[in-house]
Amino acid sequence: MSDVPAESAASSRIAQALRDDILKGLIAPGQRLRQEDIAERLGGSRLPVREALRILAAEGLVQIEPNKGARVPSLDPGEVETLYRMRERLEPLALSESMANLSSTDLAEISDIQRRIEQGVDVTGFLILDREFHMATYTGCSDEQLMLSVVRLWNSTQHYRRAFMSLTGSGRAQIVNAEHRLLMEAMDRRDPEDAELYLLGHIRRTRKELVRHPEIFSTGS
Amino acid sequence: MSDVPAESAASSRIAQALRDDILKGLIAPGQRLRQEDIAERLGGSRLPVREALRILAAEGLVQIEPNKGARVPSLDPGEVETLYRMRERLEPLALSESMANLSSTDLAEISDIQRRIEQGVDVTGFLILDREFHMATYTGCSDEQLMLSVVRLWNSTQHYRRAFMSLTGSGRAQIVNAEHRLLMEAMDRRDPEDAELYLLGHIRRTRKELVRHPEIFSTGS
DNA sequence: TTGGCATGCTTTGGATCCAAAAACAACCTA
DNA sequence: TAGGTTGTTTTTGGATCCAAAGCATGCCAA
Repeated sequence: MSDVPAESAASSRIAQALRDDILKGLIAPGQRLRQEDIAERLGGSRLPVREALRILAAEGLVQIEPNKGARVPSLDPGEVETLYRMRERLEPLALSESMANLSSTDLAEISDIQRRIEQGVDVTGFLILDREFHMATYTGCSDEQLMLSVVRLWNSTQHYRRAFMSLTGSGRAQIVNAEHRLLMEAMDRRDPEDAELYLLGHIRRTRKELVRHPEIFSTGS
Repeated sequence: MSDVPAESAASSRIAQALRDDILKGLIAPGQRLRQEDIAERLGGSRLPVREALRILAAEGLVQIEPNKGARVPSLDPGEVETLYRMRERLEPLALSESMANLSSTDLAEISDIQRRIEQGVDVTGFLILDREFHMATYTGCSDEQLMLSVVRLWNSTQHYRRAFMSLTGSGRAQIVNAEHRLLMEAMDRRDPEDAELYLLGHIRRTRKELVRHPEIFSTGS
């Protein structure tokens, strides 16, 4: 689900397991993570757990307070809005850096993901495929730091994206599909300028829809 | 020099010491960091050192390879250029988020820093004051993640900024001062749009100057 | 009855010890 | 003499143990 190559076995494995749990929504924002529980549940001692928590803290998935432990941060509407504004600025950059390096095979792969989205999926399936779609458009971007930032932003907002989708259902699917198709069309034309613009519009529209639903933020924890 | 609130004493203290050393240029890109050396030099066992290295890895100041240890990453020109493009997109956002919350006291503080820059300083002094200047313009931005990203970008490019300044001397000081003054003037007018534009131009011009000096990248390690 | 305080209980942070992986070097062989 | 291989050394990764900081409970006093 993420892209860290290969850390030191245990730390990496535990971090990956926790990351999946958090992104899948099994661990809700505000929930505390006790080191011993995790160590027991996933095997290993508390030491690799501590390192795993550091890794996740780096990705913004957990927050570590000294002598108080780690918890999944719960964001307020303003913070999520800022994260989306960051996405609006960074992801078009990642896209334009990526587009020069995308082969037609890559474009076909992206098109295939979109086809699967349009075949109709449930909320969880959409969240996974939508993420796959956008990440696929960035595969040509070779810059580590930029891609790390993008993944961080997706991770930090994942929970609220799910809450939003669960709330509104797939009624907005048509709009998303249209936006994705416009984006793909610009990419097929090898027009980075248009692609950036469509992507910016896509993210910005999503942000505005999100802030129109503040009830998303009260439900958690 | 940085802004982490208060971690668990040892880890935080060691991370801070290493961060300062790296940012001051005492540890060059490419240089390896042996855990035992650091533990001995800064006191404490290897465990907090490992956690400190994780913290710094999160900030992009070191790179950790499994079973091979940590080293200060040495960036190629393309990576630094991308980091600057990220700055061009993120920092204007941080500035506009910040400006609404800046008091006239804050503006006076910024003006004072600029005054000290114009009094003439050496390369190290300029690096410190320039950073202080820009960070002061962002103090009104309350968003954690955005500010963390901005600091990360400054940290990752610090070494190359120093190399560039050492190379060209302070010949460009006049241009920087003019840009800073334009920025301050827009901020005094409470015009976020103009301020963003001046900041964008400031960073973009610096990026273009940097890529015109590829010799910066061959000197290290 | 309620507010404050002290004690013990839980959880995190740090140190030492042990195992595994990688770098290094010397040796042997073709 | 050059290359590959094997053994040693160095360095990192993980487990267990001990200390310190928070937190909750319950008691005592007003």
